[in-house]
Formats: sequence, C-alpha cells, structure tokens
Amino acid sequence: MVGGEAATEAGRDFIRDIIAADLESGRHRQVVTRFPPEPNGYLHIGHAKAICLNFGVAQEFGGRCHLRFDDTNPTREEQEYIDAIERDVRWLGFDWGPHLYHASDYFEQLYDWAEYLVHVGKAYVDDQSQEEMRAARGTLTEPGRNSPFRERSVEENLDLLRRMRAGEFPNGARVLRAKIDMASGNINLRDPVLYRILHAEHPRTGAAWRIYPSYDFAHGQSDAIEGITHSICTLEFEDHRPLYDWFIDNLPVPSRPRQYEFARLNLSYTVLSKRVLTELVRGGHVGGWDDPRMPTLAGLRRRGVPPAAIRDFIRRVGVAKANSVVDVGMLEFSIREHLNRTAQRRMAVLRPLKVVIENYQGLGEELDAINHPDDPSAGTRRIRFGRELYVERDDFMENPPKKFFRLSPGKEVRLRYAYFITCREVVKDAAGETIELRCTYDPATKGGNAPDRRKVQATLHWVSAADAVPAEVRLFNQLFMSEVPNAGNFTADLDPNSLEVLPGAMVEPSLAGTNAVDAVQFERQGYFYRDPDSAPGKLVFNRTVGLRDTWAKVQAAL
RNA sequence: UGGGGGAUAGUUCAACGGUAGAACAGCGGACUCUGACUCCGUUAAUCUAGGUUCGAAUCCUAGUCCCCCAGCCA
Repeated sequence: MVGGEAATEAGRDFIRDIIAADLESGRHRQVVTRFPPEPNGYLHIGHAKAICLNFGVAQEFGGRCHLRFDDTNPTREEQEYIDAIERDVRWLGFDWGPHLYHASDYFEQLYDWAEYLVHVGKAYVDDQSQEEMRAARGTLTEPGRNSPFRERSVEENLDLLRRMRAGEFPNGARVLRAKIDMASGNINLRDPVLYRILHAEHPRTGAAWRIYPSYDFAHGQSDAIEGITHSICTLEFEDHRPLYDWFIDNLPVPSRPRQYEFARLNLSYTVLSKRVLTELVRGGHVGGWDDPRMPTLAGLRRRGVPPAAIRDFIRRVGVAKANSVVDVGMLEFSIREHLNRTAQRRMAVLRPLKVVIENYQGLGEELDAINHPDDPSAGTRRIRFGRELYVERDDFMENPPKKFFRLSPGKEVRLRYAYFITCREVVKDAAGETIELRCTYDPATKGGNAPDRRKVQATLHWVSAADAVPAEVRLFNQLFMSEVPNAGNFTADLDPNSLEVLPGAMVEPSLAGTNAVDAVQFERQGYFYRDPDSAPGKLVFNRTVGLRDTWAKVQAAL
C-alpha cells in the first residue's frame, strides 16, 4: 500500500464527502469498496482513476477495498487478462490483501436468488427470440409491450429455469427476465434479462454452468454479499441504479450497498476504449498490449512511467460528474515532476555528430560528473574525455539564427563537466552534409569554468568516441493525430510517425551496466527507460517523456 | 415528443447564500555547467434570461447546449 502518502495526497470530492458523511452519521462503521474489472482486456490509465479512487478512499478512511473480477461472460474473458490485471493493480501500488473475489464465486447464490424471484412472481422465463424481444422493448419514446410468456405459472417458470441450467436448450432459446415494468421510461426497467443460456467454458467454473447471470443481476448482489458500502462506478451506469436498487430491495441480500457514479477519465490524443485498444493490438497497429505508445498500465510501465506519477496525475485530475477530456500534457507534467526528483542524470547523444579537438594531446583523462543536481547522496561518477567526441547534431548550426546559443563556426561553448571548445572548421561529405566538426579546446577551462570568468551561452552534452556505447533509442509521439480521436474510425487517425527509432545513438558506458534498470535522465533531452528488448551487446532505451523544451518553442516562432 | 446526468479561466478541479481560488497550459522576468529544475510576476471563467435576497456560481422559474440509455456486453 502507498499508505500515509496517499492519505496526505488525497483531495476532496463528492465521493469522499459522501463517505465522510456516512461514517459520521453512523450509517457505516467502516467503508468497503471494490474495483470490479471485467477480464476482457488490459487495464489502462482510465482504470487507474477507478483504482486510485476505490483503493484510495478505503485507505484514507481506514476501510478496505476488494478486487473483484466481473467474470459473468465467459465468451469474452480470458485468464491472460486476469493475470495482467492483478499484476497491474499491484504495480500501481495497491493491495487487496485476502480480498480477491470473482462474481463467479457467487454463481450458486445468484442462481438461488433467481429461483427466489421466480417463486415470488417477480421473474419469468421468456421464449421470445432476441429480435422479438428487441421489437417488444419499445423505443426511447414509446413504451414496450409485455411478453406473451410474462404470465407463466411459477411452476412452469421454475421447471424451465432448471432445465435452462441443466443445459437442455441451445444458446438464445430462452432467457430469465425480471418482471418489472415494460412501460418504464427507464429502459433498464423494461423486464431486464437476468440469465442467458451460454454453452461456454468459464475460466474459473469450467463447464459447470450453461447459463450465466447478466451484469445487472450479478453486480449489486455481489456487492451485497461482500458487504460493499459504496459501489463506485462510471456515469453510464447511472440509469442502472434504479435496477441495482430494485434487486437489493427485492432479494434477501445480507447488506445494503449504494451505487455512486463519477465521470470516467478521457485524455487528449488518446483512446481509452477497450474495444479500440484490443483492435490496435489484434490489428498489429502496435507491438502489443505493452507497447510504450499504449495508454495501458503495461504500456506506461514499459515506457518508464513510474506508478507514483500516475497516482499523482489522478489526484490532480480530481473526481467529478462532468464529462471531460484531460490534457495529456498534465500527465506528462506529473511524470516529469516525479522523474526530475528521482532519475539519475547521464549523458547520451541521440543523433551523433563527430567532433575532433585538434589541440587536445591528452590520452583521455577522467572527469567528475554529478549524478543528481538536487541530491548529493546520489554521488558522482567518472567520465572519460578524449580527442574525438560526439555531440548532438541539433546542437550545431552552420548558419544559426540570432537566438541559437549552441555550437556554430567560431563559437565557444562548454562541454558539460569538461572544457570550453570553439568550432574552427566544418567538414562535409560530397553531398554537402556536415559530417565532422574540427574544434579547439581551452585547457584552462578544465571542469567547465574559465579562470577569467568569461561565460558561454550553452553547455552541451557529449560522449567520447573511444568509450561510447552504441544504443538504439525509441522516441514516441501520440498514437493519434486528433485531440479527441474518433473511436469509430480510428485507423485513419493513427499517426504513422508515432514511433521513431534512432539506431545509432551513443551513450555513456555507465548506462551499459546490468543494474541500469531505473529511470534515467539523458541530460538536456528527457527521461529514458531501458526496454526489455535490450540484450547483451544491444542496448535499447525508450524515451518516457522529453524535458520541457523552451528552445523548440523559440525555434517554432522564428 | 421518454428516462437519467452535466454546464465555473484554454484544460481539469474548488468555492456547499458572504472577497470566484488552485493546478496544468500560456505570457513576461530572475537564476542556471541541463534553453531542464527552481523562483517571481502575469493573462484568463460562473451557459442564457428573468426572479428571491442586504448579498446568488450556489436558491426559484423558463430556456439553451452537451453526454448516457432501445445487448441475451460490462
């Protein structure tokens, strides 16, 4: 658990207000919440909001939060997803202790309650086809019509229900329906389906069941069985609440949970739809559920986003009932904020340009570099200088605009932790491409300061050619080009340049160490994280997020 | 023309009849061996129209706009 940290981090919102009031009034002695994913896909950052909310309030108010799989539809659910969900919730920083449950744990009890409703005349078996049911349901503005099977006897209903359970009928032949009100303005109350016939293997119950409960019939009662006090869900379930309450009122359930709804998270330039994410994976548009461009927790993890940054982001976003789209920049802010404090600094040249220091005669002395400017306990490391170096191609311009502070012909800059150098000559290939810079250094500026106190406008990162280690660096842009992508036709909106691979990067030797698995800042560029595609002799780094880039803004304005 | 929700700076969230505030973004500046970080300053909002009240984002009335619901999905 993140414990006290989360408690102090917590904001205030209408959900927490309700819980605080319920505790104060004595309605509940302890708050019990649950995070109820359906195991039909990977968790994404939208789920992180629900997870942080449910586990968060439980922590803050001294209660508990259950992890419960809503596994009522075996035609869509898989064990792979169950495992991934548990892994991702833990990674996010939450612990359900012994409280791991499944809706399928309650199948027998739910079935008993179905028979109970039949006994009291509040449920019936309907033989109508799916099409007939749809036609009889009415529309948004017209009431529905009662099913011709609505007034069957209790005995006949019971017999049919039991034979449904026994597997006597094919898929779709009959359903069990609640007898509520076919004329209700709320369509969820027009005799909703409680059980459908599904001859399908269930990941947990195997072939034990031929009928499976609907979400509506399973969710609230599962909450009641577990003693959930506050059943927190998203807005689209708001008009299911009367039905939720109908089951609680009409069944001998052991407790009285109440449902509250909040607005789900939306992020700009991002799609948080399991359907679309699944198609992205199955259609090969991304490398998998953990592709660093994916908004899944697995993708964010691989990208190098720390879970604490996600929690901080969720806290900043808040909880309310208004639909909204959060600027993805806010997520990036939380990531930078966290990584700036925690990531050690290193030097890496993404697009190398060779520099020869013509007057350097040394053999390559070692210099001290600071691992973290704000954290002395992170210590220092030794980096080797040399006659041949690499600097960033973007740090040189032959004909620079006025505001360009970096290297250009005749200009002096500082090489971080090393010396001042001045560009003397530009070497080009036959095509006119700059391939090398001939520079001179000032031996008196060793360590990076001039005895005469003269200043330079820029400090450049660099690596020495002699001991630089080659690496592949992967840069990511948003997967979608539109600020609010159209989930209906998302392929047209995919950015073909969302992945940029730089195969020829050169990094500090310290980055090749086997223990270099933590997030790291490549100075002046961004935060990077070792990708699992790395292998002995093959380093791969993902850019988690770039540093704020004021120069890019100035440049864009030129 | 049914039912359920929602509208506050560009964005997200506060303010619960009593000075409309924060964060992110933006803009300007300071600092800087990261054009980073940090710090300082600053632009910027109550959907509309009436009403109640000494006083309304908040209460009332009438509108407007947006979202969700017609799966044997969740």
